[in-house]
Amino acid sequence: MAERCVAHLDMDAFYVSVELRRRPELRGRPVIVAGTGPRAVVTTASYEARRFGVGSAMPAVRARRLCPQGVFLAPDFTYYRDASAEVMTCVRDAAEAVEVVGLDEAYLDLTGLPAPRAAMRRLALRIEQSTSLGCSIGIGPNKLVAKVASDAEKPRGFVVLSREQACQRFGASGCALVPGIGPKTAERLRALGIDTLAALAAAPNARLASSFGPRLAAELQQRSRFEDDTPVSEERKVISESRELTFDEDIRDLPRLETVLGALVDRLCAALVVQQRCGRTIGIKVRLDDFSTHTRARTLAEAVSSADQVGPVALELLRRFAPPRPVRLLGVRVAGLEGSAAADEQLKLVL
DNA sequence: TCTGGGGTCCTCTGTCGA
DNA sequence: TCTGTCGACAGAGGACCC
Repeated sequence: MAERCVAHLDMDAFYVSVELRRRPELRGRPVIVAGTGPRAVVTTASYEARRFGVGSAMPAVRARRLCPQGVFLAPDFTYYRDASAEVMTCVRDAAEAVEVVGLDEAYLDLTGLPAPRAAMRRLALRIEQSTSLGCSIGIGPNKLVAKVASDAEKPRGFVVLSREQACQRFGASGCALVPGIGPKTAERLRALGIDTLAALAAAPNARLASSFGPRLAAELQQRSRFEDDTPVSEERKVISESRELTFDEDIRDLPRLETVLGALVDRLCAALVVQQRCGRTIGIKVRLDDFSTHTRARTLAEAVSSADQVGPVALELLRRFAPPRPVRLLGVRVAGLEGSAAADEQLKLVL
């Protein structure tokens, strides 16, 4: 069997770059795509804005303080989806197996391709020529190496690494460098005296297992060694869909919350009906003013999709929960989604 | 500093029927 | 009839990702 070869393609500052296509006069300036409300966060910042310390997921208020001269744009996801479709058309032409992740990333299985590097160079050029958007590419023996490699020299990066080279190059990096190890897990590892990927790889498994459990411990060590055998899979089944809203100001009044919930249910169900999907589990999500998040759910005997069916269940869950403190976020979710094959095909075209 | 929106996956716990 | 066990499933919370 041929040795696996996987590429990860990551668009550079995607939302900002797409905005700059239609507003070229902003090129070279610190551009920040962020929501508009008082609790909005930064979606993407241009590399110029990043020099001021602005980064993704940062509160927009803070970004404004750090970079008062920044150009703030409200996100336009319809436009970004269209741009993503243009990019992914090029990507799908370049390999047989492509796994699209979000709007701006994809894995390509290049196993068996005679000249994978040249093929990826051509792909980057084609994307640039046909969409005016730049990307970074990582190539490796698995998705994990490819992913970290694509991130290593952004923007316009092109990094090819074996697993051993990845271990050597990133061994001194913090554990959170690899996907799957987030801030919480990294903090727990630091508490054990494990600061780097090399230290994690060398840590006695029993010691990790006592803290994280045997499964997670094994998983963490595999990641630290850049071992990954997950396939590049084209199929991404949607299993739930939700709508949620963070309020500009916390709401403590139950009737007002019920009104908002009704509107969220309407939005969610309208989407489900268009997709010809329905689900059995109805859930609500409530985030209180102390940022604690609570969920309540009920599974019905039959899958439903209309607001007439979802609404009363969601309302009852909210009334039963009876938020004990002011609410900052309210959401509704339908899970256990079922849909016709036709609906799946349709969705593939949309995404 | 004060934390969006839309998802997936994992773990733990409780319940229920065989 | 009662009790213990086991697996499946549901519910809740949390971590993580883009």
